[in-house]
Amino acid sequence: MEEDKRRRLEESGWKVGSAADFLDLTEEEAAYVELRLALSETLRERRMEKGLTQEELARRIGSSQSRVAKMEASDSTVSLDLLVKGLLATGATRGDIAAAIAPEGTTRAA
Amino acid sequence: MEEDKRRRLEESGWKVGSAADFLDLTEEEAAYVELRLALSETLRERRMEKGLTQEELARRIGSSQSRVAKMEASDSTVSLDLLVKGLLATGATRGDIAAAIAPEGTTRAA
DNA sequence: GGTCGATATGTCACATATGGCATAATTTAC
DNA sequence: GTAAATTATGCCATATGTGACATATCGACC
Repeated sequence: MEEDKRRRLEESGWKVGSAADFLDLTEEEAAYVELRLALSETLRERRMEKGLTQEELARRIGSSQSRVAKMEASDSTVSLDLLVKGLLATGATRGDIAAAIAPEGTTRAA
Repeated sequence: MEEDKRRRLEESGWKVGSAADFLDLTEEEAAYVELRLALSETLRERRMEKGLTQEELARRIGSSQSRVAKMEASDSTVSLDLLVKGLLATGATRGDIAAAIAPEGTTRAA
């Protein structure tokens, strides 16, 4: 489970710093990367729940299928801005986004 | 209070769309802008609580005083990525950021 | 096997965000 | 008052993110 997350990060271009060792991430860097990962996972979940294809979601945000694929893969060339816009396009509210960002078990329903 | 928010937005380069009328923002656009605004306000609060100058915070994130000023002003040329990095540099956790994003009264302490 | 819809990956020209700098405006301390 | 510190604003060269496209890979179905 944790091993799985590590592999996904490395495959997404996150050789943070020059040491490029996963364990050398500072707390800040780790939090930043995990936050992005949480958002991209939530994006995929929400898109699928809505029964949308990447192509359809792409059209909603004026982007392309390939970029949506990269969003969901947490590719390093994807901005937080685009991730958030993607989430909003699936109908997510600020509260939904906050819930996606917060570490597990730290929020409750409004 | 609401009027105040509107003015700050307009001064930050958020003439969204071409109609440029505040009331023409879609729900999504409004949520996006408000989310950014919430983060920039929280950034300023946290920086001041820590007794940091913009200059000092800038150094922590490898940026410049002028950019930090723009972050706190929610300038339209500032990315969410930079805002989040700034918050993390003040010691904010994912939970802190989530709390900043969520609309008032929808979270509780972990 | 093969077809088809969906997703993944690589590349590129162009748009936007970036740090840095100068300088103006504002606040704070004396 | 005014000097010093801090913050705001404008600008620019460059770095980074962007949509678009081609193409590869995957899965379901026959």
